[in-house]
Amino acid sequence: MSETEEPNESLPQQMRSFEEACRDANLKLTHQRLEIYRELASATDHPSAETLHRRLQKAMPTLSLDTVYRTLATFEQHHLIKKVQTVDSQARYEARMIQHHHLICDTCKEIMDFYWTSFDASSVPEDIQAWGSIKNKNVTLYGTCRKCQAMKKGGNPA
Amino acid sequence: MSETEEPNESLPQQMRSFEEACRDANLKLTHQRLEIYRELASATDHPSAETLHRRLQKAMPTLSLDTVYRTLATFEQHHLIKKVQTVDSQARYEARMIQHHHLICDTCKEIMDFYWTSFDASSVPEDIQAWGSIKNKNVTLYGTCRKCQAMKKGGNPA
DNA sequence: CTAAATGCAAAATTTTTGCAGTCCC
DNA sequence: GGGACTGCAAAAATTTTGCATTTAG
Repeated sequence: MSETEEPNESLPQQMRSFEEACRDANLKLTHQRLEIYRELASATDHPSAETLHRRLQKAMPTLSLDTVYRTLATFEQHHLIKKVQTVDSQARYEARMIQHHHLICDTCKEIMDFYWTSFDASSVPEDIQAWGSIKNKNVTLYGTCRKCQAMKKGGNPA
Repeated sequence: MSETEEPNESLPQQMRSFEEACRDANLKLTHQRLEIYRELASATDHPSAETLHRRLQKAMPTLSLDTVYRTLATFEQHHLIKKVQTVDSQARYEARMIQHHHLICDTCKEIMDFYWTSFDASSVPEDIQAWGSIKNKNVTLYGTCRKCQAMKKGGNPA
């Protein structure tokens, strides 16, 4: 396996793990929670609370935005999802809990996941040990994706 | 020089570069801009607009919060400062424009800068080239700083 | 002098909270 | 049935904007 290959878990599998984790944490399995989690786990674009709400409203017209906010906060407290670090005004989320890194396009702002096992296995500079104990190491790469590069060069200036 | 040693630029030096950059960008050198920049450049804690405003108000009682917001946005557009990626609700800023990385304490939430020249010199996995062109690579390390470790163990539970 | 920048107040955006009713276990 | 959860509405927190006045160049 290449060091950037994606370790896969199917959505049904992930839903089962989620339900189990909720039971362990004494979180009730409501329709809203299941659908919010399913929507987030299916998304690849690290959506905000508002984006999730907009997507879910088609199927669940009575779902309220504050429930989405409250639910995401609950999930995050129980380490079922993560808030993604961004410079955006709206907070963005991901359900992928395995070690991975982010690739951000400076033009379309899309956030992509990627894997880098040799970095994960490497150790940080010695001096850092003096600061404290490190639990996690994450890389963010910034650049311009192929699509946006093409757009700029010849193409279709929006 | 160790690979995590800090390259230094004195504050007066940094102020001169800033003033020159403002002139080049046709930004007027107002008292507010100079003081906001000086405060941010002196800070090591990646302050938010509100924090900067609070600190500056002692010396400049009439400085308004919206001027701080507007000024930081202007500086950022001209690449004189950077917004720091966080999961906080308030946006945070730094005046340090040279390549560096961040160390975040999961307890006190402090953000520290550090340097890692061997990482900076290394190349990213080949597969990434297919995504587009990379302009910047940043590492964020999460963990618990010595101070907070000590607090938890025996010490002085706040 | 003039365009740009500031301060004030008001609005917009994003997120949180109190409470009454509903639903999972 | 009872405590947890949701939806509604209102509030809090953060950031942006319009406009009259001031200021740097």
